[in-house]
Amino acid sequence: MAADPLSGVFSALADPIRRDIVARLAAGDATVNELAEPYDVTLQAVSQHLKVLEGTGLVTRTRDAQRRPVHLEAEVFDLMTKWIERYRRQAEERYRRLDDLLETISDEEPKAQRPKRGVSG
Amino acid sequence: MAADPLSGVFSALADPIRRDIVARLAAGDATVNELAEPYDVTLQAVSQHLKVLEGTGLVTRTRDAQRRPVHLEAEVFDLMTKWIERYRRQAEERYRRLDDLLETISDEEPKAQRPKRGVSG
DNA sequence: GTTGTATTCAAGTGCTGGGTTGATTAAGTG
DNA sequence: CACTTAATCAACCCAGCACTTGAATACAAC
Repeated sequence: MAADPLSGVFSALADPIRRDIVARLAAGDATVNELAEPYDVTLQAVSQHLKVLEGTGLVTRTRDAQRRPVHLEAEVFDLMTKWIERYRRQAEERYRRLDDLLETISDEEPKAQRPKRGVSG
Repeated sequence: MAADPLSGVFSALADPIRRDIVARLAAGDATVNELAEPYDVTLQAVSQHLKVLEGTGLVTRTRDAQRRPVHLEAEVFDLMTKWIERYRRQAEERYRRLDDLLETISDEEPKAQRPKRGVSG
């Protein structure tokens, strides 16, 4: 349903109710009715939220008589954390190099001129 | 603008173009025109994407003559990673305890019972 | 000043997302 | 069997989003 998986997971967790559901499922499986209880939206709305979460793989559902317990699949988080960590690290690395550069410059006398456009070069 | 900060960041990164912009900014600051170049949407659309990113604190913008260089603020990622890690860990902890329990049951030698540390600590 | 470049503002459009109500399926309980 | 509980399906509404075009701002260069 969602274009790419990453967009799906991010957009699924952009909703406060869905985030809260995930948070509560981390403590243990629950039924739709149990999950819906705290919110002042209809049961159907929560059911739809769960469908979204299921579509991203964040939750799965089994069958227990007329109940459909919802289960959190925490591994999907990895998709996001990998993406985030990748660019966070890249950015921090860049700052570190910039710091080094500035430090070197302040230390050094203007002898040899070094290539000055570090960012894109 | 966004209800809570977390929703804002997640929803900002739910868009592929905005995610790509963030990825590219991790390599270094860039102007709006530079950022817009690869996509086949108008410059205005990209400008609007940047406004969204700025609203979440993910990027900041300075002024350089008529240019407005965009800069990535990677610290905001922490908001997300903290949230994710919290519940991931909680869920994994829960699985671990479940495994222990099942193992204990299958072992079933009621001699030395391992300290199976209760749910609430 | 006029021209050119970089960017935003403003107004409008189409589509999706979260919400609703009402009907329906499915399974246990009297 | 009829009745209740658990959950989904279906159709609709409305607000917001990504995007567009067209006009405006800001600054630099001629």
